[in-house]
Amino acid sequence: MRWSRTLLATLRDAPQDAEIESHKLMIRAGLMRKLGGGLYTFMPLGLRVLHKIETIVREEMDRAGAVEILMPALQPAELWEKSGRWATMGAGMFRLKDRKEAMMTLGPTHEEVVTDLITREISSYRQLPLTVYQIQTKFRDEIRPRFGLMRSKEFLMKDAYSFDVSLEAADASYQAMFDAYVRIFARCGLSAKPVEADTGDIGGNCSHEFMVLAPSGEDGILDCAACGYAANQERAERRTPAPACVVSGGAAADAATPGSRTIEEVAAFLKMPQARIVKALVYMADGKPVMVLIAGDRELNEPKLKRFLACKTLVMATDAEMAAAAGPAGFAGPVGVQIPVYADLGLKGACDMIAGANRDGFHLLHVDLGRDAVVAAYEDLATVVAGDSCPRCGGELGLRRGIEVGHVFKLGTKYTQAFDSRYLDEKGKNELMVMGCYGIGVSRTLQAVIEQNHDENGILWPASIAPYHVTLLLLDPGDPAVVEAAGRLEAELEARGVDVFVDDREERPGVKFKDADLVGFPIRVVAGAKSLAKGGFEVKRREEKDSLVVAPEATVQTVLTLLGKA
RNA sequence: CGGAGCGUAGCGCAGCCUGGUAGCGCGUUUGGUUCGGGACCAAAAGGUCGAGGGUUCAAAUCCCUCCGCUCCGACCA
Repeated sequence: MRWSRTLLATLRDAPQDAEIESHKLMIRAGLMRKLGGGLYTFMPLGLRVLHKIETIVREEMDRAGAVEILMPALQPAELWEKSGRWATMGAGMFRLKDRKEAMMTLGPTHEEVVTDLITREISSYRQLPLTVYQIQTKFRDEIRPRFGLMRSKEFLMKDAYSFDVSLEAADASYQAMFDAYVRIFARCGLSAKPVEADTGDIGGNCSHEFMVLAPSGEDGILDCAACGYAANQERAERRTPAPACVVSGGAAADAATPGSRTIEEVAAFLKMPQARIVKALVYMADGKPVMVLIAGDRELNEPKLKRFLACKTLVMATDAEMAAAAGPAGFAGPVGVQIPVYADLGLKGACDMIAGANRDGFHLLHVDLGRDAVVAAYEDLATVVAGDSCPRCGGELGLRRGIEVGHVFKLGTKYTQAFDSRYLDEKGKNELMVMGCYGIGVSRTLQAVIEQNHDENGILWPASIAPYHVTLLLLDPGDPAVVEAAGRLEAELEARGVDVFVDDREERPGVKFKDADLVGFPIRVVAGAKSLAKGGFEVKRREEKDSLVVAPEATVQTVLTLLGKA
């Protein structure tokens, strides 16, 4: 390909709405352009990278025994009503009507469609196990699309679904996908770490996320250097610490705290650590109020609470809901009577605490949890933070940021029950299939590669997914000898399966060097009157500083060697 | 959804407070000089100043409404 014949414009400045380096570089290097919030057009070079990632994904899915299908993005609402997710998915789904007023959705995922399909197609244990996959556009009405392809309203996803005769068989299918994911990300030049994860809206009982460690990542990851435990912050557990105080301070008593509303203000006003304050939060779980108590210096982990309560929806109660459901919801009397109260494990046995008095301008001192509250259960409900103890070995946990590029789930029978997906076993009995589902954000993976592989001059593509392996800079496009030699090299490289991008523009050398670095081709070959006078082409790897002059007849071999193809 | 900030040429920005000819850099076009790490000179094209309404002799500038983009988000609950 020649630069002059494709659609590629590099930018000196990044658009003002690009926040993170990979997003800026994708725009500056001309890989994509923005249409609107969370919507992007892939330009020729960006699309080539996307296709190369897809190829790796297909090869590894096929190798793992999965078969490719393609399902509709536009789906009837009735399928989603069947699984119950029409109601529980909330505003994240795009919903629309067709001309007959029938409700439809632009699929955010495909468990419903695939389960419906497989229920019709599979009737015998002889057809199992079966894993199907597709690479397809997904639609999600994100609250806040951001960071370019990291969180967009429309994105390319590889989703796979396994169907098995038993939990044990499903474990094997899960492991096969897990292993395939490890290979896929490695082949894309990514260092991705599998961590224990929350299952969220998808459901099921076990899942791992593949995380690309990067400071710009949207997810927190707790990991233990001692034993290797690693989990998403949404799910991570901790060894329960002792409460801030276990000695009673006597009877509870009011204290005036004028103007102090937040935990910070109350702690500062009373000159007490935040850990001595009891934070009381009221949530509506499937429409019913519950109160949660947690130490003032900790944050409640909503996914954990949701899992513990086994509820479908969980939102903070509004003022009106609290007034209607519980009346005063503070420590004005023994709490736990009006509505169920759950407390974080870190508060078990806590004494001499400070709590809201349910009166403006006042707090309660000397609160003993065991005496002044009726706690239905103590549970691990806090968000784990750096410095907490590892739940496995007690070591100190560290906190890092990560980008979720893949997620594998064991679904059990959540969907096969809803769709009554059965097969006939060898004894002629009708049994439910056991499912797993497996996703890779293909477009997000592309950007994650850039996030992990760039320097101050631009992108550093791994050869496996680079838009082109080699950029051939024509420094003297008017010199027939240069054009002739470069043309021959281009043809020979292409014949050996090397993708070559020729910069044939009428530009000064400096501009071409800068652009070659920005776009990030793994290998740069310079063809110019100067280099030919020195004895041939100058060959340089993107990440290295110095080039070497290679005789024209040896250049193809040199490039192949550098690419690891020879 | 709530709070804050920003919408001026393809990209990055100034001008707005204090109303009076719409500007700068990069990019683009033409001509010339250059030519190995984002050259220089000269000329030019390119704008409904996010949209609509209002105030005014006069609005990018002041006021109102809406739209879009970006950042932030629970704490006697």
